[in-house]
Amino acid sequence: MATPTPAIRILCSQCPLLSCEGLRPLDANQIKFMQDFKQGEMSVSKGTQVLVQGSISPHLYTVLEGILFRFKILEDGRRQIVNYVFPGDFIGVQGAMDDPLMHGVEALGEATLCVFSRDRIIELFREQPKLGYDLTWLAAKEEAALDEHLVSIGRRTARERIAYLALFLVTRGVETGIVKKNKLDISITQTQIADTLGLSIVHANRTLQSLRRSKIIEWTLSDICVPDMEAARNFAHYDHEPGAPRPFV
Amino acid sequence: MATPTPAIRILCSQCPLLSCEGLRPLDANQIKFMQDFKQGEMSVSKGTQVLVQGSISPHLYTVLEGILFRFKILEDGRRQIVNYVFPGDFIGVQGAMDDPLMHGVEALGEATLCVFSRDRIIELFREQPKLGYDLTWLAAKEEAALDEHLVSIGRRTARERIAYLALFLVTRGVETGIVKKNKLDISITQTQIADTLGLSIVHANRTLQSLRRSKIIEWTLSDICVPDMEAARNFAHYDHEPGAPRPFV
DNA sequence: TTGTCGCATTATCATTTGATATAGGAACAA
DNA sequence: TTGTTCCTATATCAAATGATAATGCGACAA
Repeated sequence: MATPTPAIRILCSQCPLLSCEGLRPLDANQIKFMQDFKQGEMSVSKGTQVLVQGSISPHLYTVLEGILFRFKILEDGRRQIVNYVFPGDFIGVQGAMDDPLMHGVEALGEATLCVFSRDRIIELFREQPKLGYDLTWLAAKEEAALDEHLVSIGRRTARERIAYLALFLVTRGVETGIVKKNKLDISITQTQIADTLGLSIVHANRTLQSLRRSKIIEWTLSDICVPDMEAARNFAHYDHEPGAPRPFV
Repeated sequence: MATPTPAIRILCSQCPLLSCEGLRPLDANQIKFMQDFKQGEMSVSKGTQVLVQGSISPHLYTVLEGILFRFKILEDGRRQIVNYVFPGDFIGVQGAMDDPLMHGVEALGEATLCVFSRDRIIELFREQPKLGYDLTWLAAKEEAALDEHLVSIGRRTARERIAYLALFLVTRGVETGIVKKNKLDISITQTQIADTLGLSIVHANRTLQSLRRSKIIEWTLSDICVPDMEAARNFAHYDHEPGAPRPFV
């Protein structure tokens, strides 16, 4: 379970995201606003649930460090991982205010989050319209990612799906500057891969090995490596390259 | 292809959405702003593409009447329908400004849309923060819907998927007040159902008939009827009821 | 040391789903 | 009338994927 530690140790002016490759930094005025808006920080370890499906959360978060995933669970236990959450991403808006959360969020490794109060979100729109606009922009990007996931699960073969997911994750890693030499340090189990792509764990394993033998991707519990991005993109029919710097709040 | 007719015939104060069941009407001040913000209207017929994947659109739209769908196509022709668009929904934000659209939008029947200029969207955030907030709210709702679709395609059986989709559509219809007696008038082909749920058309047909025999749903080219919503929800493991009134702009 | 746990791996077999082909009906135009 | 086109419906066969079970292996704690 999550253990919030709403104490501010990191000043917004020192926010690690400001120097994060691929993110568009805030201006001085915005930083000042956010400093007041910020409630605290939360550090969590691998496997802890930052948001619990069905609960009501008074907080919103920006990821400062680490990678997490969003998921939904059916009553009978079936789980679908719905997307991955990278530094700079904003979580908690999905699903309207006051309603119980329709999904959970779990950390893939150590992670630290910036905590905001849900109640005050309207202030952000009133006092910093540009930041409000940026939030919508982020939401639009999330939609675009979910669209891509739908195409994968709905229309790609198992091999294409796994290649797609590797590419998607590595590309997001590039966008946040945490990828070196086409290799992304991220700890994902095969069960999680299966739950992301709508495959059984056994089939995910089979397929993973087949791709490994084909030298298209190398995926272990500790990292993902795509030796030839362009070849992989062709294989997966997925031509998505890192885009413009993402805003964050 | 779409034939824009940017001429204003409907005053915002007469907007059909203002009296639409399930939508939260704007206040006088907001209506005045939108009247100026509005560029025109567009009426399209069944099958016309309002937005074309790969093109760059200078417009954003609010659906005034009719139902449409968003979809993505791979180079080799595989298509995935990604979501359905109902009156009050806002389209065009998905995918950032200036970039080519990553999806298309096609009308399921006659439809009319309200046209806005993409360039001016920031004005809305500056001058009407509440409307900006509402846009983010709508985006969050879209995300929640996509999450649900992902669960269906990834983790539900074919029979559950079809029941889910019927429920999803009927529920959205209820929310916009266009459903009477658990019956929604909407024209969807079996090919479109298959492309929404990640099934082949043959299997979609098989499954549809199986559900028909089980008296769970009755789905024709002209309408969807779910005789017992509660029973269907149990069957599909999908317990989603109409929620709070949706905002629109 | 031993035992346990989480994760990857492999094999075998059952089931679901897809591919292809064919036919029928309704709408529509020449 | 005939000939389209679009959509639904069926059958038959092939391929992809899932279920179950068993094994191995490293990490870690008692």
